[in-house]
Amino acid sequence: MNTERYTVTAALPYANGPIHIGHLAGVYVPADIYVRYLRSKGRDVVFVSGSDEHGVPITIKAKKEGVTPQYIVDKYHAQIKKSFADFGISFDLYSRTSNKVHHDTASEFFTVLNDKGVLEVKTTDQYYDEKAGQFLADRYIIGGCPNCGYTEAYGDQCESCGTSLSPSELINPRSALSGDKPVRKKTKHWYLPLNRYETWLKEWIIDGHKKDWKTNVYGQCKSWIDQGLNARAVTRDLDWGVPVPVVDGQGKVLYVWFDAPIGYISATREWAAQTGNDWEKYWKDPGTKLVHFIGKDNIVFHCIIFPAMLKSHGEYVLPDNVPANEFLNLENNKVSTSKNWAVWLHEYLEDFPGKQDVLRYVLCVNAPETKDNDFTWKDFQARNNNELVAILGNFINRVVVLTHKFFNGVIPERGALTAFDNKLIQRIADFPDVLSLNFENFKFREALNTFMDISRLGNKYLADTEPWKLIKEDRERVGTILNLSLQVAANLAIMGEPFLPFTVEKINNILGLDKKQWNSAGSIDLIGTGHQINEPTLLFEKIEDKAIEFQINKLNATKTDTKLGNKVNDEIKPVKDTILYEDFSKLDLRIGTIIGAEKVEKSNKLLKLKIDTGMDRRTVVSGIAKDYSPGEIVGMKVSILINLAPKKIMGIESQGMILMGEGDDGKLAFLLPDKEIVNGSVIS
RNA sequence: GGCGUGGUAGCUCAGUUGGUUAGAGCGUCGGAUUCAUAACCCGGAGGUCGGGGGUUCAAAUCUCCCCCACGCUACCA
Repeated sequence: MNTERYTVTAALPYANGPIHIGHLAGVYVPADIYVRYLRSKGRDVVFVSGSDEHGVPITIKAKKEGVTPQYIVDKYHAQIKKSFADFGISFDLYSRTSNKVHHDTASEFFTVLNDKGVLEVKTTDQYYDEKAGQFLADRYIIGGCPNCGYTEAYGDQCESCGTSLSPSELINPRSALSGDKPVRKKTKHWYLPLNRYETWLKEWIIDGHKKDWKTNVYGQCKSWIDQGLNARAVTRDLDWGVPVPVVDGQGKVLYVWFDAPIGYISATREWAAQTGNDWEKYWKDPGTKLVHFIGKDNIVFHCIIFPAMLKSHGEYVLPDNVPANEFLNLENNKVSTSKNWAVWLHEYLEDFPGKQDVLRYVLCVNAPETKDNDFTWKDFQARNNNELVAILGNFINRVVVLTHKFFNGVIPERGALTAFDNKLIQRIADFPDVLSLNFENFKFREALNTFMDISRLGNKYLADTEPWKLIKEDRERVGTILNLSLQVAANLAIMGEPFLPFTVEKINNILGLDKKQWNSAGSIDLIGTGHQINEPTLLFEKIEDKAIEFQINKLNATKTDTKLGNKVNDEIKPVKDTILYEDFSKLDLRIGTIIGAEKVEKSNKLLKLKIDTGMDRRTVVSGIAKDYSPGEIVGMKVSILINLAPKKIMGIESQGMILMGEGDDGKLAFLLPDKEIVNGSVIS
């Protein structure tokens, strides 16, 4: 018996929203298929995930909605957990990072690293809100953007111009909590010196995993390592998260990127405690294979940072493989939560009750394994009707119907085998190994296609042997044919389980079989002669055009809504504080004409514009190159802020700022006068 | 701009260390069939392998340049 041990993790979804098909296709369906296969093989496997419930975005969302962070995470944790259960994602435990076990585990982990002297401690000046009595996370500091002048820029990024900032760059910073001007105060933080692991990472990944890791994963890692790694802060000043377990750690928590992956360990501990297992076997025994299923956005954390943490801790195994997937698009557009451009799992089940396996099938067969892929409803319908219904469902149905028609649902005896039969038997016997190889190499799409070939083979066998004709002259031969066909059906129930667990259960019910393990696959003695099978029920039903049109309209409606501005609230920027007329009048806004434009060398966003302001001709650097080419804008009359302090950008002094409107898709548009007006005209 | 990944039939993808007429599924067209949810089965059409140079007796496969998509990174309204 194979006793290989596996610890399989699926990315921790961030608990600030529901789950959509992109998550399922990229992470949870492949992970589940893999794990179901391993279990069927009799391997010792634990499969965990959980909600990632810490971090600043949750605190911000809570603030916006006027509720506590706990309320937010409770709500989404429950919803996410239910979605996974509904789709048959067979976690041994789906946990959450707000659990005590996790707080303990993460604390211990930090303590070990700290005691070993792995972490570096640095004291820096940070902004502190005296009224609120706490340090301010970068996002909690608001102030003027030094680049574009936007007055509501966050301390980490200006949402107006997209610049990444550090809080110290903000002009007139104020606290998002109290509105007061924050003071600078010294604070101490712990850092993980990733730079010290560069040599080791090179050996471990670049030399050691060149062959067995997916090219996209390997390439991304190489890119990161080659660029050089920096120390990353492990702690931050915040009150939502795992408290830093040292004397001078008050008011500090572990940074979410540090505590989140430890959530895998916590979940395993929790599961082990509940089931009487030893969690350490699954994380510290060198014989255990650790496999992380994630999306491509998480590669750096799972291939570089977390392994560095595990390595520096010293007791843990390192990931054996990280089969990260790319992204799934929806009807040719990126999935976007804020634009509601998504198929949410809970909504899918309302519209297509009982069709979990259809979605699992489509997402697997079309999974973004090597590049971004597209999900379309039309394809969904075609896959269901032409593959699940026509090939798999049809095969099972015709075998069962024929058995009832000719043998009253009793498995007929298998007589003498022809060479043709033996060919079928041989081919069936070959499938398990081919599939195994696909699974072990994380080629789930190919595995699913191979699995469908079993049904194709069965259909062809029936077409070639024509039992419905033969029944009149050779009943015994028909018995043999159906017996073999039924064995093929039983094989489908074993080898299909990783992909289509709900369907397999139906097949087993129809055939009156118990669930069987992988080592029985390939056999033609899965159903005994004389066994009574049940009445056929349809495994899949056709999906009509109507249902597909409904989904497409639903999506298009969200697009229209978005265009009209009736979109999900958090995309609209909040109204800024009231100002006096004097404040406004400080701005000198004019009309000017673009008389020249050229691309700024070595930049892909910037155009160097020459503007005639009526009183002078000045140079303005503007980041509009993605939306406008130099040729199309010369001669346009635009709005310009002329008394903005000059600033050198890419070595060019920019003397002003062109006013642009920014759409929700990030596209920029000029503000243009609607009738002829001379250069230098005042805008007020 | 730098780095990474990808660009093969209408669609989704395979193509092992360069080697005979470049494959599969779906779609499409034609045929056959009726046990089956008009499904299954057989056959045909359809590709200058993103574009262009180079190496080679021989390149989708190696090399150089360019274009496009996605991601990371830099600069940035």
